[in-house]
Amino acid sequence: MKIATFNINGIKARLPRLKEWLAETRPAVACLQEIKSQDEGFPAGEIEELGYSAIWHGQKAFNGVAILVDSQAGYTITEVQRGLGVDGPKDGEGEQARYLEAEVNGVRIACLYLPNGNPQPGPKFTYKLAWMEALRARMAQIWAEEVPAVVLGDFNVIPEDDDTWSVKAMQDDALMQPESRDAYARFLNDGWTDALRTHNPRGGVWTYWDYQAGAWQRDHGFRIDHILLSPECADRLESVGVDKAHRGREKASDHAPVWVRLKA
DNA sequence: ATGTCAGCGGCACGCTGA
Repeated sequence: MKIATFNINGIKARLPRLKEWLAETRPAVACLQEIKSQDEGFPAGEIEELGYSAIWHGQKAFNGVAILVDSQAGYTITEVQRGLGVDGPKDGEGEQARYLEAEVNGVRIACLYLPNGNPQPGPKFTYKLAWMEALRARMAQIWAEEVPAVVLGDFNVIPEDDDTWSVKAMQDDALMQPESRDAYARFLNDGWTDALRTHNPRGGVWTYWDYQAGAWQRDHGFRIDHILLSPECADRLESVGVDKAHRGREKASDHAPVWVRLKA
């Protein structure tokens, strides 16, 4: 069972690339972030034409998450929860569309787009840390259910120094502040397995390259898209990968897809 | 030192968020 995460940075702008990626790599489950689309603008029809069914949680202009399953291969999806109940950093704006959880053929899937948190310090960084705390609480509930579970998405956290091309360039960024890293480390301390880290213990694997400053051409990237596995899923981990070549295509997202394959 | 992109409102391009 292949399970993937892909921050697509706008589903309207990225639809040709998304369709290409689905057709070429056929993940059983594809978690998408930054669809940047309201619910009614989601291109469900075009995704169905590729043999995928989907659930989505959108909002206007920003954020937004979706989970796609390969219905052609017999996968079915049932929504479990949307949102973590954390209000956005501005007064009265309510909750942003960043979390969607579902059951897919006996595996719990939690798709997330964690707040970026810049600039820090400030209200956006405070919001990021509050969101991470709420996520940890939800992960503890899932853990207590003792179901096979995969928590994946754009965490907007660079976990270790060797997860970035330059510590110096990123040192003041919200993505690698000690508070962000400590909150991420707590997920691992709770028993979740960072799939990419397990297969690349010395780091040096990127999932994001900025559009600016020729970052892609210079391989100036870092690792912020993560796949966390419950113990049952960690035991079934067969392979992991980053579809790096897709970052180099025309009109690409600034993130590359990341995936795991679990034994049946 | 700088370098980009997507979506919005609304129809030109400045603003926001990343």
